Amino acid sequence: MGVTKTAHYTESQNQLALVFKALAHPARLAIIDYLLSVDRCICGDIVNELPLAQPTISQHLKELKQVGLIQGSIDGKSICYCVNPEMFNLIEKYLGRVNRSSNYDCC
Amino acid sequence: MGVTKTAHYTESQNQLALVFKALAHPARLAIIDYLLSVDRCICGDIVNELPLAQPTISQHLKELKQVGLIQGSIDGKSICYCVNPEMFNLIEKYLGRVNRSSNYDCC
DNA sequence: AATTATTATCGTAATATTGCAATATTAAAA
DNA sequence: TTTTAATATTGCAATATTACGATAATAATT
Repeated sequence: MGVTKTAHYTESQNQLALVFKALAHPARLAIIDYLLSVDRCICGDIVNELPLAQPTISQHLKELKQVGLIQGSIDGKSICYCVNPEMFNLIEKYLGRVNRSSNYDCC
Repeated sequence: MGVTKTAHYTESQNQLALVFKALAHPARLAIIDYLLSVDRCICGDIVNELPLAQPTISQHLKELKQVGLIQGSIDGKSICYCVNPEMFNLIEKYLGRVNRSSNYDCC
């Protein structure tokens, strides 16, 4: 199969899973790490930084952008990318919920 | 292809990506949500709760356990599962780093 | 020891992801 | 307007993931 039964889960579970999926690749984490270290940059900078071809970087950027983890704005010929802290805050909230509601010696 | 160039990224990026991958499925988020709501339970309870077959649940539990997001201990015939807050803390720390180092009006 | 209950593993079909070459698109520069 | 620079899209091959039926493994119960 390989098909997820999306209809059976809550909206929150489905959306959050998509965000985590975008984070579930070392290249995309490396892109985020790099973006944080330089605050903002253009696609070409990332292509020079990572051992991946330009179309591959472009595809990864698209996935990160689609779920709102980064944002890109047109700057002449190039596109300026940066992380979107709001989305990271959202995920942090979910994880925080775990730490508040779990008991440490479960079974 | 479909193969990730793991060797080109940092240990941290590779490991964190694996944890996020485990979180990147609504069924596994549903399992975590359920575990949090009942503190602890056995595999069969989750099978009754979610619209998935027993082998599928077992496989999802294995993936969550493999990256340390949950833990399971043998309890007679059954196995008691619960979330592992330490791993959630770890991810929270990574996300917190993002919020501390990013400037809000990037480009 | 045979049965039952609970969970794990195997095998497999359907689908999704990854990476890149080739090409298209877009906008500035010459 | 042709060229150049920067990024996006398409198409495809290799690999990974998802789900489940069948079956195995494990441990309590009879």
